[in-house]
Amino acid sequence: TYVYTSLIEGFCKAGETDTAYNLYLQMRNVGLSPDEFTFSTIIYGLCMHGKMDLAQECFHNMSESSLKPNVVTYNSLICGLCQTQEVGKAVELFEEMLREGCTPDVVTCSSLMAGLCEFDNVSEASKLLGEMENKGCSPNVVMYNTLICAYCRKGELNRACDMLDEMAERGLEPDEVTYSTIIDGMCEVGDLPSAHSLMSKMIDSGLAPNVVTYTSMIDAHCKVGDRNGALRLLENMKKAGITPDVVTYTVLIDSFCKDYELETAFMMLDEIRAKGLVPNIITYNSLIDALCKFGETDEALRLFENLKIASITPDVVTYTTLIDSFCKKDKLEIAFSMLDEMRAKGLVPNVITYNSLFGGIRKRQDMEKAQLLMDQMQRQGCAPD
RNA sequence: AUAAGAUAUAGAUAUU
Repeated sequence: TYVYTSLIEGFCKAGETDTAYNLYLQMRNVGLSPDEFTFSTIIYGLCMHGKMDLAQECFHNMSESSLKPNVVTYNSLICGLCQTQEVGKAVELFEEMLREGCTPDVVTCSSLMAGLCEFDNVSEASKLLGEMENKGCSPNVVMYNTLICAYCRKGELNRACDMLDEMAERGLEPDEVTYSTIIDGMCEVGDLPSAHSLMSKMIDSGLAPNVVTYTSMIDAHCKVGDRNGALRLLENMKKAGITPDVVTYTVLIDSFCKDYELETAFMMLDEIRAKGLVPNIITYNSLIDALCKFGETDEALRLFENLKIASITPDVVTYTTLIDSFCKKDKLEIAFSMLDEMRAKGLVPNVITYNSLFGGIRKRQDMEKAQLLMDQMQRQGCAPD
């Protein structure tokens, strides 16, 4: 059972959930019974790859067996439901868990809170944090971080800072995630002085800024046009012994892209590779967008084709970038063929994709096509903005 | 199955 469980976990983490699921079925045929670890592992793995129906089936299998789901099993499924926008079902499961007499822990609670926040229901998340005490679980730093992040995303920095005070009253120490989150919030509203002073405070309190902290700061400096400030921070971070990662480099690449310093951007791409890091789809999207906007559509398409060779899967943003570019160049036929292509790959166009297409159609005054797109949006439940 | 088999929070890209 232990060996099977480990294998299942390995395949899940490698994205081969089909193999993992087959192993799960196979072990029962071999006469081995999955234990609570096995169930949690397979359920979580399936959830993380969007196979919610299979995950729920496993959960039912478990209920039918002599095993009762434990906290981790519930947490795995709750977390999965939250990440696939099914927060309502997650809340139901949470209630079921209480009925079954299973005591929620900090992980249950922070998972649910993260899901609620993602769904823009921050007040409910905050309520949950208040209620946890009575349910036998006192709030920890992760729960506060989740809430602080939600306030930061809404631009309600005062509320975020209030939470910091509340933590202090409870005797909870902010950690590097807490600080990085608020620093990023300050960066996001363009308040770099506050971000800098909070970073100093962080250091004074004995915490070292990490790669995320620095990357937020670098991004903020880039976005206000302070390239030198950004590069200074990069140097500081290296001096502090922190290694920039793909995100750090991608931030810089995007900054060069936005300034149409494509040569420098591509030099940084080489630098990423030279450091043994692997550029990801966001790195490439940035470059593809810059090439498109710079009028180098052929180069952009070449890079797009190269993604397949690098075994990187284009995402909605990649296609939308290209579609938008073709729409702006009045090459609607190509734009629509890319739309077909992305759909054929199982990618679902979003509002931004449709907005781009509408922009292209507008020039041609093709009401019929516009109506057709509207219908398609409606059918897939995509609300116009 | 050992501090050691499973679960939660922060940073980058596309439309206007």
